[in-house]
Amino acid sequence: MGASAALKSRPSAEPDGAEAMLRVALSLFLEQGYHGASMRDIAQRAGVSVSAAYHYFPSKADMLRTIMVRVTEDLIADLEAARDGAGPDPAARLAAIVRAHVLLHTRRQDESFIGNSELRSLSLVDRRKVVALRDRVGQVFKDVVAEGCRRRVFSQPYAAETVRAILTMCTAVAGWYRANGPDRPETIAERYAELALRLVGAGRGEEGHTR
Amino acid sequence: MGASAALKSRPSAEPDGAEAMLRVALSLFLEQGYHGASMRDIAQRAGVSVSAAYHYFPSKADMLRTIMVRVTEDLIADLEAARDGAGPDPAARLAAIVRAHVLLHTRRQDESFIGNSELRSLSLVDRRKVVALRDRVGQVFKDVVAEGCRRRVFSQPYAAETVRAILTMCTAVAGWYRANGPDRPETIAERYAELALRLVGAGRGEEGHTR
DNA sequence: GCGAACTTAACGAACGTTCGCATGGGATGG
DNA sequence: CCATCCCATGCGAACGTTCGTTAAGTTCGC
Repeated sequence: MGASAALKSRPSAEPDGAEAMLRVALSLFLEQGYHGASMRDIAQRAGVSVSAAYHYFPSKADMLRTIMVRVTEDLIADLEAARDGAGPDPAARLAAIVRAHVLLHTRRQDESFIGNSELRSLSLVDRRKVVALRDRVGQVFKDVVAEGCRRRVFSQPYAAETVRAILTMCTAVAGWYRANGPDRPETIAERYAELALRLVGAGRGEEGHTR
Repeated sequence: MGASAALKSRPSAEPDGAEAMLRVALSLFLEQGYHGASMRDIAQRAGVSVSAAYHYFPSKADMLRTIMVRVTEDLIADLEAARDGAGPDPAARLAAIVRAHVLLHTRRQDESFIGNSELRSLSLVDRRKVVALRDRVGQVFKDVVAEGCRRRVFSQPYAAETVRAILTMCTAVAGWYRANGPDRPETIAERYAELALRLVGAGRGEEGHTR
């Protein structure tokens, strides 16, 4: 706070009150659901009064929308970067986006879980926006798998079901991953990449596990 | 129950008051979440007064518990029947329980979805009970996959991750299945059985698709 | 007239949100 | 240099509404 006195005109990325409130709101939405968590709970756990919370966010709904939009936009950015950084090979691309998806869903597990489970708590207009973002996530996977099928490096007859299976399998990671569990995020990401390749019928031979 | 002549106290055609209320509660929990749905909503959509609802269930929490316990117990019964009816071959057993799992998650989609998403809304004691039931579901899959690995008809190194992937992939069906979509439940079940076999590394040759 | 089904009306608590006010450091003007 | 205003920050109290639940009474087939 003291050091950044000159920067107060631009409230960009700093661990300020709003960010702290978002973190608290996130953990409460996670524990009790959006409707189950009250503004009084959030304010109390953040160590401020109820009305102080309304200085940072105009409403409770705005907190949820902020959380969901942000994590979904970051997911899209991660996926596109992973895909473009993996070269043109569809198998490498699929492995890369699965890794990126799993990594984000472990490293930012709580946001990801809320992003997947509280769609119904959004207002109609917010829901449309988040659904559109989620569609873009699915499209990245669809395109990669479709390209692999076209080039015949993937062999499976039901592309739509398979994409859905991969996507839901990767998404569910946010539901069961535990940071103090036996596996590191990178390990899980690597294994899920292999599982995804099995699902699309690629890599029947041994995949070189560069690690 | 068939001789329901004694129950025609009201001409409104309802098979059973409690069962109808459960159905309404289920659909509202689905749309708005447990905390988002009020007893007034439920009673109104069921066509009774608020207090009449309390003649059938002692509390709102009791409705949720009833829904979740019932569908999970039925799932366990379906899984065990499918497993035992499939003979001793681990691949046939895995395919059978995946089919059964997917079928129940499409045919009783709403209950299944609530059973997977509203655990956090249960009281502590109810949650423990449902978690125990869900553990039994997972155990059925674990046992079948472990047996397949022991007999070397499944080839994959990460049994725990793979079981979790299969389970979450099958569970997520309740989230996206649409009854008026292009695929019938049986079709989806068959494809998911094949996907599961791919995940465990079984059936490298062509599976006979008896259909 | 008994009990199950169902009603109206209300209880106290908790909800999201708003109001009026206090504080205190940084910019502004004389 | 000091008085001034600004405004982000923060508070306690209250707004009107809705919450889950209950009490007391009514209807009606048996």
